[in-house]
Amino acid sequence: MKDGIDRREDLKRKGLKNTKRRAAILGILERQPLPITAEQIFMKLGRQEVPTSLSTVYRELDSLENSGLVSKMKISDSSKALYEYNRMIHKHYLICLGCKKMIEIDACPLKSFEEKLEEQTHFTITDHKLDLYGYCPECRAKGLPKKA
Amino acid sequence: MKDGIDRREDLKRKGLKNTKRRAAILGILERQPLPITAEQIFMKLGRQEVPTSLSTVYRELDSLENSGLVSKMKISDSSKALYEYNRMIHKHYLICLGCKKMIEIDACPLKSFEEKLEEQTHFTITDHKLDLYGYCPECRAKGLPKKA
DNA sequence: TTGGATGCAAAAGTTTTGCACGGTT
DNA sequence: AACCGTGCAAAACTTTTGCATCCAA
Repeated sequence: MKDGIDRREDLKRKGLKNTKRRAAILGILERQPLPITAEQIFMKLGRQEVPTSLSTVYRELDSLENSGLVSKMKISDSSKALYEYNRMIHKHYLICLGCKKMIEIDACPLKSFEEKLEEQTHFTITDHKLDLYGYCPECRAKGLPKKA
Repeated sequence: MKDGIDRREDLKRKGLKNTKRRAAILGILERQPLPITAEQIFMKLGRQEVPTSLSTVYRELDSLENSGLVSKMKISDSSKALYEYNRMIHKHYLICLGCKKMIEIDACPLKSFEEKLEEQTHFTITDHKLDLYGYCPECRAKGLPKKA
C-alpha cells in the first residue's frame, strides 16, 4: 500500500496536482481488490468525509485513466463502467453470471495466439480484452443456471 | 443467404410474428458481414423504405436477441452496442485502434485454458468474451500509433 | 378477435460539459 | 498570479418504457 508521499510522487510525475479528492480517489482504488464503479467511489468518498460531486469523480477517473494510473473496463453489456488501480499486471476476470462475483485470473494464454494472428493479418497487436463467464459453486448449488 | 420463406420459418419457430420490420431487420443483419449499431440499422431501414422508429429497432433487436437469432456485443468501452446475426459460429474480432476496422477471427485458443480454470476455481465456465486490439497495416503506414 | 408490434413522446440511466468559484503551485 | 480542480445544474447520449393504435395470425 502506498503512503501519501508515494502517491504525491505518482501524481507529480504525471503532471497532476495533488488535491485532496484526487488523492482520496487513488487511495480508494489502491485499496480495492476488484474493479468498482464511479458511483461506488462517490459513496466511499462521502463516508470518508471527502464529499465530492459525482461529476468530479468522473472527471478525476478520466484524468487518472489518461495518465495511466487507472484502468477503465466494462464487463459484458452492463451499463456502468468499472475502474481499477493500474497495477501494471496483465490479468483477466472470471465473472459469475449468477451473483456477479469476479475472480482475478493471472494467467493469460494469448501470447502465442497473438503472434500467429500478427503473421496472418499483418496487424500489430497491442492489447486484448478477455473476460470469462460462468457460474460459481454457490450459484450452481442454488440451481443456477435455471434449466428450462 | 436466406429467403423470405426461410426467414418466416426461423421466426415462427421462435414464436415471433413475421412482420415487415422484423423481417427487414433480420435481413439487414444477415447481409452484414460485421456487427453494426442499432442506429445504422435504423438508417438502412429508412433507405429500404421500411421506415421504422428507433425505439422499435431497439425493441426488435431485444426480442431477436432473446430468441437467440441475434447477438449483442460491445467493444472496448465504446458507447453504442453492436448487433450481429447469430450464425452459431464461435468467433472473435481483431479491431484496429486507428480506423476501427474489424476482422473476424475464427480460431479460438481458450478451450484448454477454460478447462484448467474450471479445475482451479470450481466454476462452470459457459462463455467468454475476447477481442484483440492493435493497428492495421494501413494505419501503421500513416504513422499510427502516434509516438510521443 | 386477440395479443403482439409499432410510433411517438417522455423517461431513465450513465456520463459529459459550461460556467463561476476555489485551491495548489 | 496562473492554472488546474471543483460543484452545481444542465445537457448529451444511448436505451427503455407508457400508452394509444395498428396489424398479423
